[in-house]
Amino acid sequence: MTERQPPRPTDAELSILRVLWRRGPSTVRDVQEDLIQENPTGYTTVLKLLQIMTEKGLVVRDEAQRAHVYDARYSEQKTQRQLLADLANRAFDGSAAKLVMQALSGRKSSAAELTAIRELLDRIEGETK
Amino acid sequence: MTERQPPRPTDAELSILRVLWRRGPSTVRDVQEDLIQENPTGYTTVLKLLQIMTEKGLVVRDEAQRAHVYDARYSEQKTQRQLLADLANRAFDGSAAKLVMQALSGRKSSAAELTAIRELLDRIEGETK
DNA sequence: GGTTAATTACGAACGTCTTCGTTGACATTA
DNA sequence: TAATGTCAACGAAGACGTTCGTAATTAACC
Repeated sequence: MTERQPPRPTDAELSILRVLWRRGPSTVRDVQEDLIQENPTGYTTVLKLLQIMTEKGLVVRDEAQRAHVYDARYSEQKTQRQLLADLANRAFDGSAAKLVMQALSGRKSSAAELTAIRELLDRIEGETK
Repeated sequence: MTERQPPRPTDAELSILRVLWRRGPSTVRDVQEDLIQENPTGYTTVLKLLQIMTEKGLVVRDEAQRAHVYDARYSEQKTQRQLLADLANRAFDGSAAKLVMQALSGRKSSAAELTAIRELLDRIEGETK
């Protein structure tokens, strides 16, 4: 039996993960005070969410201190890729390329960003060759 | 007051929308029989979902015949872009470029697909100039 | 030690999502 | 016309998501 893959984080869970990715290991209060900026959220709400996320395996908890310290279990990159793969499957026939093209034509990106994307393409094609 | 934008379709709703985009206007039975291939779903389940989707404004209903005919209210492209914009906001700091780069490095695409993306980049930069 | 403050744990409330059974309306046909 | 089949409507059940009040626990401080 290998590790079962983590479930897709919900909206509220994702906003907590964003805080953890930015701050690193944090207590409930840390997260709540950070989160309150954009979205007023009560202390116990954040606590409950972090408890659920621990059960789901989305975060890990260090109980060494009285104030438990939580941290994201999966990196931001890994989670982003999983969300993209998931969306590709649900709405783009499983094709990452279709998804990319739609994303590019949908929103305008800056010239610098387009250049960065082009360089990334170069790197990918370089590897494949 | 302008039209309020439609809500993000749920998973089950999206799978129905995919059928409508492929088939065009369809009755409940049409959708259900198509859907049953990948995912066994009862008739009343599909009906209920389509009724909810009508309330939400995700589909439109033609009641001229006894068997009502449903159709997607928004094109596949438009919905895809909205889903991407939504995901960009929730997980990519609102940056479509970041999303694209992650999608490209996350999954390998074929050479043909990469070429198509490159051409799309050319077209975008051509317009912006 | 007793009081106060911070923290975790528990569970309830409320909404949404998904599924489906049942009912009543309508049509088809025997 | 009676029996049969198809359909929309309704409601309910169970799972999940989100929020928060309250209780229990622990630490800190006088």
